[in-house]
Amino acid sequence: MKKGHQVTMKEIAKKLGVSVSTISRALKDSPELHPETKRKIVEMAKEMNYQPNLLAQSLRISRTKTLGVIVPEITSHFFASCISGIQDHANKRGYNVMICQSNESIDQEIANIKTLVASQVDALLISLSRETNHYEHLYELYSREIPFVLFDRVHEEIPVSKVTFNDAGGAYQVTHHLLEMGCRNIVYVSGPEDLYISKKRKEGYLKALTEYGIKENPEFIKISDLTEDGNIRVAQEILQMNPKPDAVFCMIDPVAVDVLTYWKSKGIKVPEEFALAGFTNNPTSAVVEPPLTTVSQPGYEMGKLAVSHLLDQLDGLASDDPISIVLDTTLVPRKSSQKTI
Amino acid sequence: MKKGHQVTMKEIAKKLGVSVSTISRALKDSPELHPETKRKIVEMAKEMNYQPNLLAQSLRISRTKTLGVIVPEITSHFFASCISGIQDHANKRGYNVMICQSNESIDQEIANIKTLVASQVDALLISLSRETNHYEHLYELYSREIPFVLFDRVHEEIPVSKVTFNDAGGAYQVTHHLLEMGCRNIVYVSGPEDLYISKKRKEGYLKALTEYGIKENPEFIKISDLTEDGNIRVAQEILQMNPKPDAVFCMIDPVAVDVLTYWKSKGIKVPEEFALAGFTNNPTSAVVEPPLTTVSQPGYEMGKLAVSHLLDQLDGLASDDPISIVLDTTLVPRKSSQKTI
DNA sequence: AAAATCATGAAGAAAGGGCATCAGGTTACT
DNA sequence: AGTAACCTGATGCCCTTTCTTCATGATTTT
Repeated sequence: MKKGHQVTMKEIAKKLGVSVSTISRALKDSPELHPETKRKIVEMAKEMNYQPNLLAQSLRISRTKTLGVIVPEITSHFFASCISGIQDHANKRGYNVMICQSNESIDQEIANIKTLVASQVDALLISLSRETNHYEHLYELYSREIPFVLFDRVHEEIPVSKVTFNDAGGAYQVTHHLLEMGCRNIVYVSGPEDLYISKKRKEGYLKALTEYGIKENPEFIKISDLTEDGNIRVAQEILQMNPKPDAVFCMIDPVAVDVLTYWKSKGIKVPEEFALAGFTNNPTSAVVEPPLTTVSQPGYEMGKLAVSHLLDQLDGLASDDPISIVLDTTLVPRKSSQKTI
Repeated sequence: MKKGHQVTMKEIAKKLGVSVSTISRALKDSPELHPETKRKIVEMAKEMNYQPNLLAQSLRISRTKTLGVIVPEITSHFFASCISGIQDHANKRGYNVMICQSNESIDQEIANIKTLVASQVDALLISLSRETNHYEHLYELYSREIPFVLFDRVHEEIPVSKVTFNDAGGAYQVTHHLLEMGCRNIVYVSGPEDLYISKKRKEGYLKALTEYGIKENPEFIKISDLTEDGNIRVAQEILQMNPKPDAVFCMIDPVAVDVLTYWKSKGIKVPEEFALAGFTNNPTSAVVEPPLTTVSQPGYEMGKLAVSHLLDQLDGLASDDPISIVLDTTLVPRKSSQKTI
């Protein structure tokens, strides 16, 4: 299958008996051209349905006006929202977006970076995969002076701008809420321990406990690999615990939903037996029965801020010094945590 | 913010004292080069961390190995799945993907096409916006011989390949299921009437009714604008109907979820008072209470097939004659339709 | 008043950006 | 001399931009 022919400046020039440079000038409305000539050219360009070849243009001015985005997975509602925010605001400022998903694999992540760089994107927005535990690929980007920002899943040490949620704060909000509901034996179900959000949310969880004079109990911190099987295993373990916990705070909503579903199948009542809470405010969480208490993270907003800051840096509207933008989360209390004692 | 320097063939050539063309040959492993020279060059390229400039390459061979994708919205789980399928299989075949969302606006859709074409994508995959009611932009693509395929939301007349679900078949499955459950007064909640899927699903709905000797009753076909307000309005209307329907089939899951949520708030029991069914099998539908009977449409599969066929055409592995791929749906019966009479 | 100079406006020529490739050109060997 | 084997130069892809050229009419000079 072949692509049809594209009109080039050369052709317009030939048709009008002028030089290519004149066409170029006319199309960028240069002042050093006779208005009449300009008019004629613009008209002809329109008539011939001329579309500038962005490729050639980019090669010439060595800017593609394209951004690369890497997310762990597109099908996650949260990341889809981020992408949406990035898209909209990039477009608004005349930039295109190439999106890749790492599928939570570090190798994919590295490969994605490579292709995006080869495609000459002007900058990158990256959210790290779950697997990412070394960061050479990021440092290479850094040393090659390719601008990028990290969002949500970040690596703290590297000196580039980052956009994150106040994860510790959000976890604190939830835990505090559970404590206010009268719960005192609160389990935290974490993801893999080296994940940025695992750590941060644990921090907030512990801080709230400390404020209530409860000291950390390692038994009450469960780790899931975040697969459905892993989540169910944790749900089972919790049932065996002694003393029996009265509340469970899951690092992300899907874990809470899996736990809830499993427990429901076993006839265990939420919130009567266990108060339950998640994090992220997925659409699903609003409609499960009982509706899930959670923390909302506006993904669209995050994408918007990340891309806006990046473009500000690119366009020289902001300093190149890395900054850290931290977005606040809001507690969304729902029935799953309404434990009446 | 400036981008760091990129190593070019010229520089390798200079360093090694050979010509640029030799570099080019070495890097594509041409046979007419001394193995030793080749080895040296490849080594040096690696050492200097040479990355070919895809832009220049594309300009030269006038193929970008990039596909453009336009979907109504990324945050919809179904379209996100399609994108995921497209991504994975495009990458597998050495293609990159640029994604745009039309936000259900025809103007955005047209603008998206324009930028993607200007970016010299090799081909497009498009799912039309809800607003799209004229098709000049598609015919223009067609006449400019830019390859593209339509998926899910298609325009039937245009002679390009299309990938769709058997929407009529799926609607037939649901309606048939509701009939088997003993329902006889089944409401169909449709989206805007000129939408492809509105029409197709209505077809299947009517076909099933006919088989049961029930004749079409326009009163039983409700139209929603698919906003939450619109959906709730329909939910209210249904409560006023006389005779009272015993089942409701919604064109897409979100409508069913809105109706369910509204009814629950009014103390109306599903499936006891009304059997309820949707279409698409969103993740949400599995976890609402009661779980929603629906029809599953594998989005990932759709994306995969669409892109595979397109690339087959592009690479000359498939004929350029347009074909229509129709994917089967499967009924997912859940509690919301278990009406015991 | 005629000639020389200059300023200005308008458009062309050409280079350059990185790569691929056709058509030649050097060697070294038979 | 003929022929491989190996390498190079030039050109083109499409666009931007700097440098030049060429008129034209205004200003100055003689």
